[in-house]
Amino acid sequence: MEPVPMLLAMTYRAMGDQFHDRLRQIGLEPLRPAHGYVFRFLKARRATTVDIGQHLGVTKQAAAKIVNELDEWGYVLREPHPTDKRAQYVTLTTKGRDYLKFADNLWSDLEQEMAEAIGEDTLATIKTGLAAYLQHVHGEDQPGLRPVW
Amino acid sequence: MEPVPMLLAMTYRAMGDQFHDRLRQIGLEPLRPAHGYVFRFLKARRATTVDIGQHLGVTKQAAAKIVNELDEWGYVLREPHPTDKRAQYVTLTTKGRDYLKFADNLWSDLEQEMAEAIGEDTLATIKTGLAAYLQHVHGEDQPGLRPVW
DNA sequence: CAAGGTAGTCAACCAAGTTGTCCAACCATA
DNA sequence: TATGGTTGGACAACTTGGTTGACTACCTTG
Repeated sequence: MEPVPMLLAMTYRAMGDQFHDRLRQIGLEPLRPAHGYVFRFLKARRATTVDIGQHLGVTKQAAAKIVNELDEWGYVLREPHPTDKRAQYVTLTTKGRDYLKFADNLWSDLEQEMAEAIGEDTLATIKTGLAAYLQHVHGEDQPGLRPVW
Repeated sequence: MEPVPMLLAMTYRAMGDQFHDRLRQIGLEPLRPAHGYVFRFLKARRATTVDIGQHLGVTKQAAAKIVNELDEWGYVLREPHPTDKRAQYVTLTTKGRDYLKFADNLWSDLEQEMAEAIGEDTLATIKTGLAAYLQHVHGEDQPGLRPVW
């Protein structure tokens, strides 16, 4: 049996490819994974570019590029930080929230198909197992999302 | 709970970081993941640069770069293909096999620690579950290893 | 044996990061 | 409250690790 990281990488790739293909089939412009992760991150909290960079596991400059793109494309906008005049909160526009909602549906479709393929309980074990491992290794501050290739 | 791909990406990153850190601690030069995957691939079969590219999920030119590096560093060598004068088999040197053996030990240490953290049966379920999903989606020809970021 | 496909290489290019530098604003503290 | 260290954001130069395209030599098949 292959080592765990290879299984993780291949599964990640396989799911991502499927997601991407279906987005294109539908005609929605397929952003990169990082963009989607930013949406999901912003949905749950107010965040600055620095926060986003940390969450993705890249430098703040790299995060700034992504935020700029999302801004140009109309998915996010920047608003002044209430107390810190240097900082800006990045927030989702309606377009951004709509995209996220659509992507969420697509993801849960894919996850449902995965459940049918390998069993609902197996999928549940995978999710809780991985989450527990992450908790064990990193505690509260989760690792960056970006896979090191 | 986070969607599956995020869990996969974070766990991949977390394990890879640990692996990398320990390699450095020991003083062994830490190659990139792709190099290790090439070793593992070559251990099981004779392969050309094109085969390797396909396995990694990159173009043959990108694979050629990696093979060149491994050649320069003494981990692999090229030998003529017995029947096809264009092609070359890439094969592991002793240095390459030694590195792989060492890495394998380190990986099984990490996997053992994972088993202790989340339970041996949970880990086993994760491995067989992911493998089953890959089988279900791709059949025999597995997807490339490279995570699309 | 002609026509199309394939392995490997060279070269130009590109995307997505990085490091380094800077400024304005923040914050702790003595 | 002055001050020295830190932080958010931006700009620029550079590096990395890929891509596409073109070409040759060789293979394969009708």
